[in-house]
This record gives sequence, C-alpha cells and structure tokens, in this order.
Amino acid sequence: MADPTTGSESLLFLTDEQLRKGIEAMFFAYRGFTSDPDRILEGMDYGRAHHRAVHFIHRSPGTTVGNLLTILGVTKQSLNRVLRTLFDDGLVEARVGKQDKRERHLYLTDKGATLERALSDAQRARMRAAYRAAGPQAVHGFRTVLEAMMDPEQRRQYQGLKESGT
Amino acid sequence: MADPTTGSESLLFLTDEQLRKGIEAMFFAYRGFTSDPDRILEGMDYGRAHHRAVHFIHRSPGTTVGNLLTILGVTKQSLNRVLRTLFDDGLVEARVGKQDKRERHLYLTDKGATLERALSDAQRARMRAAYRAAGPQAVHGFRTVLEAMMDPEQRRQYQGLKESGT
DNA sequence: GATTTTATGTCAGCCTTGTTGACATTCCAA
DNA sequence: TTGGAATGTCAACAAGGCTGACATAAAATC
Repeated sequence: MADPTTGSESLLFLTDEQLRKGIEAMFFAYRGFTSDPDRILEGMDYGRAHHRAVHFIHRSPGTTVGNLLTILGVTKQSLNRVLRTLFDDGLVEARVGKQDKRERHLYLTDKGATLERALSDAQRARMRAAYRAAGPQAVHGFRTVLEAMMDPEQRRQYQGLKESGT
Repeated sequence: MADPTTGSESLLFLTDEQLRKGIEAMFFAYRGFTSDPDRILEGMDYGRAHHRAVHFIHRSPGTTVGNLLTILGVTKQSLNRVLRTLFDDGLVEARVGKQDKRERHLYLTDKGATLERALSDAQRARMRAAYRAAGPQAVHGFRTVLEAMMDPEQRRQYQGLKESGT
C-alpha cells in the first residue's frame, strides 16, 4: 500500500531489535496514555477501573453488566465494587431491563457524563497532539498495528462500534 | 512526509470519534500485548512487575537500582520487593560498584536470562505477527505515534538506547 | 576531620484492583 | 415447576502500587 521500500521488500523491520523497540514503545507510550486521566482521578476516590467503566458506559449507553464484564475482562465481583461506588455517588444509574428484568442497563447521569468528559478530554488532548505531530499516514499505521496486536475476541469488541453511530 | 492526503490536508483523522477509536485501540491492544507474558508468569510466583524488572536489566546489564527506579517509575520500596524475590530465586545478581561502592549493578543470571528469553519470545512473537500483517509502512507510523504519545521524560528513556548497542 | 548528601535497604501500614468461593435473588424458558 | 442464567453481595486473599520513618555505607563537601 504505497510503500517505498517494496523494491527489495526489506524485512529489517522484523528483527528482534526492532521488535524490542516496539515493545518498549508500547510500554512507555501506555504510561503517557494513562497518566492524564490518572492525574484527574487521584484525589477523587476513583481509579483507572472507574475510568474504564465510565468510558464504556458512555460509549454504549444502556449496556448491561454482563456486556461490561466481557469488554473489561474482569470478574463481576471486581466490577461490582466499582459500579457500586459509581451508583452511590450518582454517576451511573441502572435501569431494570424491560424485556429481561434480570438485566441492568447502565447509563451515565449528568454528573457521570461530566466526569467522563473531563477524563476523555484529557486523554484525547494527548492523543490529538500525538496524531497531529505524526500525521494521518502514521495514524493509519498506528491503528493497523494495534488492531493486529489484539486477541481476536478483543478485536471484535473493538470493531463492534466501528461504523454504527449509537 | 510522503502524505497523499496533503492536497486538501484533510483533518478528519483528528475528529473526536477518530481519537476515541485510537484510545480504545490502545486499551485493547495493550491487553493483548501483556497477555502472553502474563500467562507464562501466572503459576510462578511472579507478575508483570517482575517481567518489567527482568526486561530492563536484560536490556541494560549492569544498570543500577536508581536507574531502574527512574525507568520503571515506581518507588524503591515497590521495586525492592520485586528485586528481593529475584535475588532470592537466583534470577538476578547485584554487584557492588567499583567506582561508587554505594551502587548495586544488576545482572541477570543464566536462570534469569532463561526466563527473560521465554517472556520476550512470547511477546515478540505477537509483535512480529502484528508487524508482518501490518507491513513496514504501518510499523513506522505505529512507532511514530507511540513516540509522540510519551511524556518527554519517558521519550528520553525510550530513545536512550536507540543507536548505542550496549 | 566533621558533616552532609546520596544510594540503597527495610519495616510497617495503607489503597486499588484484581482473584476465588459461596450463596441469594430474580426471572426466563423448557 | 424446575433448571439455569443474570445479577448482587459477603468474605477472604494477593499483587503491586503508595507513604513515612529509619538505618547504613560511602561519597562529596565544607
């Protein structure tokens, strides 16, 4: 795909040394990636787990506890502890399902949406700066490699809302 | 830099929706990224923290405790707990500095190198598969965006051994 | 030589976030 | 009506972060 190195199809990018660089890049970049929301959350009684829950409830309003368990890949006990504090603090509300009354559908309250906004604004700001500095071509490559690095199950979660708006 | 979209300089890759996709890509990809070593480590008495220590001692043999603290960004108490088990189990050894006898220089033992190999083989295998699937152009973009996402301090750590062999 | 600073180790205790196991409730579906 | 699914909750535990306080040895400085 518009690749200038295709003459000799150099495979030098697959050397162990290049791969090690990629591994460390993931390590250091992930630290940066999480640092801004972490800074906002510290001081509140919340942590990264709350951020994740709020993020995915925002992304998929009305999602069930079970869906969230699948996406986040934690135990229900662990998630429940987080959700309880979010309920208690009035950031998230659960509505009993109409079709299946066992299910709880999760929604952000206004207060929850406000926190979500603050967290994602911070995180997007860093991402935007990185994207802008790197340019669209690099961003495309970035997304392509990350997608290839996911487990198939995770990739499905990721692609789930690729086109569908709500 | 060799950008075909520069005609209209489309900035569509900077929309909030695109940024959200990037954020989730990081989240899901990082899970995949850590899952293989995690699987190896579970069952042993080790965790991700041990992996990180072993990785960076392998990368920079003879590094000091202080260096490691800076790179890993944790407290000495936290690192010490990890290092102690690695010493006790004979995976890492510390040699008193010749110039400065306060410093402990850290090295992997053969046993430590064996574990490091197992962990990094697993992690590189996934990275290699992703790189191969995505192609060199994408890999270049991947690295560019990740680097732009790091804090300056972290970027320095990352670039520290960019060219220098040992 | 005395003092201060640096590098490291260690003890105690706390927090977040993950885990397992057990058990209760509700309610859909066979 | 009964089995199983979706959910909640209690208890206990572990990993791996954190802070604070204190100890030691060695280097650096006054």
